[in-house]
Amino acid sequence: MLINELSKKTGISTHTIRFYEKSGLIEGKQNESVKSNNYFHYDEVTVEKLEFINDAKSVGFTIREIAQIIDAWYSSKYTKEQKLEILDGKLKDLEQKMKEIKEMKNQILQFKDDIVNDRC
Amino acid sequence: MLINELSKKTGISTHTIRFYEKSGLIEGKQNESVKSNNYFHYDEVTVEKLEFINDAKSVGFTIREIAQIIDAWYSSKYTKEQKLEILDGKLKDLEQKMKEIKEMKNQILQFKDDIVNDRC
DNA sequence: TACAACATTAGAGTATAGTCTATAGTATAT
DNA sequence: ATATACTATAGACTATACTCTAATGTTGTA
Repeated sequence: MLINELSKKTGISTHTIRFYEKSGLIEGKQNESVKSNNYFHYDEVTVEKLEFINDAKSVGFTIREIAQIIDAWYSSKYTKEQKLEILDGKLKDLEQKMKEIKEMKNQILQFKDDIVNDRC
Repeated sequence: MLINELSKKTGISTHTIRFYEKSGLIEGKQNESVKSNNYFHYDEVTVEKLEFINDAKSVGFTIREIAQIIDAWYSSKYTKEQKLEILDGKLKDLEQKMKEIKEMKNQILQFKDDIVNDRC
């Protein structure tokens, strides 16, 4: 599919898709046999990747971190061991984020309690 | 205490402290009786606030959101009901973040599983 | 009194992650 | 043939959250 279809499928603007492509998160390919244009074609894997990017962004991963995860999963630039190591690192980051969120929840619950009991 | 001591106590640079002050997150006060300088003085509540800001940043709250929480807790610009409403909103945001992190964890565990079982 | 170490403000510069504009070429329905 | 809808590239612009520089004034110790 071309970029417009990809955009409609994922809800991500063509501008942002191109930005992600420049950032190395996704990769379209040009059809060598067609010489009249240099349009990029995208596959279902790219749709998956873009959906993953959205999810990963909302948990606070940066573009660079997301690129690393995508590479650990979709590319062959790492050995099996390296891939597992990268993903374990990200799992640890998520555990840490989870811990911090729980602490923040308790902090805000404490704030609420103080307000209810007129301690502020 | 003056800004340098505040900086040392919190580990936040004086630049960043001033940036937070301009952003309305904290507020020092100038000593009216001293006319020779316009140095700002900070109290222990400001130390608390800065520590809270660091925690709140790491769970992904923006400066604007953090300002809102701090106002709900330390300022008198809201009624009791409004304060509780703001904090409940933030608790809901945290629940959502928590859910997204759990999903991302499962996604990455799935990636790991696929790598271990040579499905990629 | 000199000077190091602090304080203030204004504003410039940086990194991240988009978002938009301009220009120019391509595809397709009428 | 031509209008419109699409495509590519380069680069400018924006928002957020800092981070640093410059200019200038103040405080405290040798």
